[in-house]
Amino acid sequence: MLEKFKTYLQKNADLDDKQFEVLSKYLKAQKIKKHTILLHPGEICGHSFFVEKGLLRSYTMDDAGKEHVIQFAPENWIVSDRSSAYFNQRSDFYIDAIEDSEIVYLDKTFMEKAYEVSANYRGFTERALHNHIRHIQKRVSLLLGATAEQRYMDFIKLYPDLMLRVPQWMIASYLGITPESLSRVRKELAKKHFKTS
Amino acid sequence: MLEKFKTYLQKNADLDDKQFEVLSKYLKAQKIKKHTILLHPGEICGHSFFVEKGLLRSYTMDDAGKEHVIQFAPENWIVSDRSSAYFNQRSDFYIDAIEDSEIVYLDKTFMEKAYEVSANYRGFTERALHNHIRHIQKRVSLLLGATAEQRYMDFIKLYPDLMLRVPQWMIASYLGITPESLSRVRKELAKKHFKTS
DNA sequence: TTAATTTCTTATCATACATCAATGTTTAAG
DNA sequence: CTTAAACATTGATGTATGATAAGAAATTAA
Repeated sequence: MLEKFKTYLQKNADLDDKQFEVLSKYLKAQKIKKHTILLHPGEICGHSFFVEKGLLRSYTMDDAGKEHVIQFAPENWIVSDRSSAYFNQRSDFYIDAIEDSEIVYLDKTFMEKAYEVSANYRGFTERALHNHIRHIQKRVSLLLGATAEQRYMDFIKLYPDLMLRVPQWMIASYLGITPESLSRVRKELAKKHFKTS
Repeated sequence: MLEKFKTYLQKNADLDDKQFEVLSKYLKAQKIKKHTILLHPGEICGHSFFVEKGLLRSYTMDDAGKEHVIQFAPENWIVSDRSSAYFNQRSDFYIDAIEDSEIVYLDKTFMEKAYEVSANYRGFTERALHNHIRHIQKRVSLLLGATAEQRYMDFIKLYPDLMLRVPQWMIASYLGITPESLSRVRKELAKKHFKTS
């Protein structure tokens, strides 16, 4: 239940087997069913979730009751409400499972121990934060400047494998358009592709 | 030329006078004229810029030559292309001065020394990163779910003083709409306000 | 397997915002 | 002060995307 996470830490935080063994005491792994909600808005986000298997997503719900997908997290991704955890504030979003999944729960204790055990862990976190910023920043740029079609193509490039695993209305939500619009965009693209190839 | 930055570090990174004095050796402060460009796309961002006085902005230029404002940085703000600096990658954006300004240049050496001199500095950086994420995340949510009018009102709340200092077309660019649309939004709001007050 | 639910597509119509063009207004420069 | 440049407003029109509705297809549950 922890293999991928172990490999992940070895690669990215440069942990060795022994260090991981120590840390693994502070980890909890669990199988969860599709549709399980791991974080509700209003709660304080007490865990980061590493995806061993399956697929998570984070999303907000606006006043009109519409969902807005923030992020997808397939295998080997970590998802969490960083601000909520870090500042001890109520979270704005949901985290739930899109597929039956195997999840590793990382809590504050784990993080603290990780900092103790490995000098590299802090750098790993820092890198993750910077990556996260880069990623959201890109998204802002796309939302400001790109058409639905361009954003969709960018999505395909970023998450090629998710195309098949995620219902299209969720992808539409991630892109900031309606499912109907996405359907039209896809039709247009198919037409273009057919003509030019 | 460094007063505000000193106060800023004392408050946020918990530095004392002596520590600041040591660090100040690694700082460069400079007056720059309106329209000066401090960072060009393609360059690697070698400095963060602290605004002692005046106003900076960061923005991208899309393929169609349209500007998209990423961020405004008035007094006491720091602006930089974090990803570029951290990952040593070419920057995607411009940073320039909207007003004649006084800027403190923070380079890698300064950062390293700051980590040496103060145990709190790392925590300060971490906090800044988390704040940054929270801020961009909020922006994504607004771009996904809110109308131009809602985004404009949010902008006013976030940067009340900037309203008067920044040309409206730049605010429009920040909001992701055209200047014409912003003008109309403002007209609508004025009408509403007049009626209800 | 069949029924029920969810998801996807298509069509029509509505709307927010963009674009283009003209004019007024403020700011900066000579 | 005068002229030019930058900025803001307004109107007319266009377009991408939203809303609604209905039916097809696919997935899930019984």
